[in-house]
Amino acid sequence: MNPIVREIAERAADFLNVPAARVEGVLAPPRDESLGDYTIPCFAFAKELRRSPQEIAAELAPALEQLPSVERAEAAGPYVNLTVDRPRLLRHILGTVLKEGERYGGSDEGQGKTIVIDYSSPNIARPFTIAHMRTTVLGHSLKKIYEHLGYRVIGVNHLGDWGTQFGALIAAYKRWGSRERVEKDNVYELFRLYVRFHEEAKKDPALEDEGRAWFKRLEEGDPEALELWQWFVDVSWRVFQHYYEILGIEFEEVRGESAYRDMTGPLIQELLEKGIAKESRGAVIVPLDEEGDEGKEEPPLLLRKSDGTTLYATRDLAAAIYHYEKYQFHKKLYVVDAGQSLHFKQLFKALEKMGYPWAKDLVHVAFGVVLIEEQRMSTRAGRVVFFEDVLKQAVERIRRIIEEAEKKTELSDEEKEQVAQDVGVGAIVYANLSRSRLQNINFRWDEVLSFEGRSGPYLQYTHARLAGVLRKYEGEIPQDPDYSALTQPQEVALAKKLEQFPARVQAAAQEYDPFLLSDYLYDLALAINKFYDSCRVLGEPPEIERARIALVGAAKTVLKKGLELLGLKAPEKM
RNA sequence: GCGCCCGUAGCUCAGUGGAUAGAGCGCUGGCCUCCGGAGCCAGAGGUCGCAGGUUCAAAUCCUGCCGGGCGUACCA
Repeated sequence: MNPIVREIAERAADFLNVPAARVEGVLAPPRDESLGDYTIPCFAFAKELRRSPQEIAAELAPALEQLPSVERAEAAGPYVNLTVDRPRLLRHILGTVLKEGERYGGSDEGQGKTIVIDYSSPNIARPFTIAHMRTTVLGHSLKKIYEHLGYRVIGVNHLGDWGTQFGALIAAYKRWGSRERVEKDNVYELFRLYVRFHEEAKKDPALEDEGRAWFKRLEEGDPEALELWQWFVDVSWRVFQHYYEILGIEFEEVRGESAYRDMTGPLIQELLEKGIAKESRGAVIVPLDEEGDEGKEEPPLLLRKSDGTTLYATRDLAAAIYHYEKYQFHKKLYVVDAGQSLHFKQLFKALEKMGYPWAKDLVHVAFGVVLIEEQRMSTRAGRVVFFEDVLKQAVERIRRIIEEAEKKTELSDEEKEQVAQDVGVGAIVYANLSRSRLQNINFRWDEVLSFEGRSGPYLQYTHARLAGVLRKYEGEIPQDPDYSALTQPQEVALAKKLEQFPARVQAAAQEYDPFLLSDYLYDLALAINKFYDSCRVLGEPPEIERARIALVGAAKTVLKKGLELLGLKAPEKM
């Protein structure tokens, strides 16, 4: 912790005769930075001291002003506003950032602990849509964040490659498919077959039975069914891999639902024998009702359908057990949309009933869905936006912006292409992280393609500006300049913003929400741009220039790290 | 019916107990012979869904209601 804050808290605690942690708990930045650096609201101490908050503040202020690192302490009604020794504060903050560099904001709290994150997990035979982006981007960022905190993170891509839908797909392919068209149009062709299947099934319900029959054959190991299925998987995976490459995402484990298909039979058997599962209406279920809560019965977890085939809940159960046995995880996170809360509630409860103590370490990291024109995306209704199309448009638009600014950017053609890609991806990624995770996102082209204001490109641009200054400075970044040269409010404000980074990384991890970090990063970029606009760096008197270079260096380090944790590239030029 | 989520500026969203509720977009008006204008500054714009309650203090906590979304046994 900041030593100045500690001194203040200790002195105040001493004076008020309360624990220092109590003071630290209320000590905060004031409403307006012109009031000072910190404020102590005295309401919390009024009751036990039997004094009004105003009286307490009036007495506390002079006591705190005696501290050498406190420049000014003023009682303002019930608040004590503190202005501290700025050079010392700046030396502490910037010194820490410059010393720790890439490690700033990290910790070793995760030493020896493993976190398994199940994310992205797309369904085979469907194109990547913007709806898939949310889980992909959230999961990837969480992974980066936990790694920064010292955890070993296993990113799991639990591909949706098993289930009734593949019976339907095989049935559709057998009726209308062609090898050439699938080779040529990959997932898009598979998707067309799938859509057609459901259209025709409306007219001819017998088709559904045909699909179910194929899935049964698949589960029973029928060679023809398996061969077709494997081919669909391969075709799809090649496409997905291409997107993951563009997004800079790698998984430690790619293991679809199909990998658990041999585990489900014995698992169901075991659960039946132990009396945890039972047969009901021809299916096998795990009842989840609590004793005696009549009237609000919990729906059971369905393990096996009456036709003998399994469900994804069955495979999820097997996967959880498999992952615990393999990794002894500290936590396993499922980054899956909020519509599936009930499924996970059931899943976790079933595992608890089975007696696994680690069931409490399973977390459903729920998020709001992506809507189009206020409606849920429907692949069947054709109300869908493909990731590929969004990416193309974003990259194209950025290319044009780069061309317009050509004289300034000094980029080679290759660099331009790379930057267009990195910034295009950045725009899409940031758009997915710019709301707290439970908010639905209404997809709008003008929003994703807006690169001004609160956006990925704005953050990246800010970083490139700082990089430009350091590039032109040419010298080494001074590690311990005279910080009393930094007297502008924008300089102090920026430094204080940098100090918040570690806490924001922590908060994002704790709440499983990278938004907390992306929100902070925007504020940081804003502080940087305000500073940049009001304080020239290069060519200023040496003392000022050196101190400002240190500030720029520290700011760039934090912004870059933050972008990385969100899954965005931080180009040096753009 | 029950469960979960959401309701804050024209639009999209922050803010989960502390001072005068903040951003972005849009709108109006400014700012480089100077490190990158994808920028910065200023302005207009709000009965925080409604009604009670708790508290020295409520957008924030509690209760009820209204509006919207999702889920609720053989899809994933």
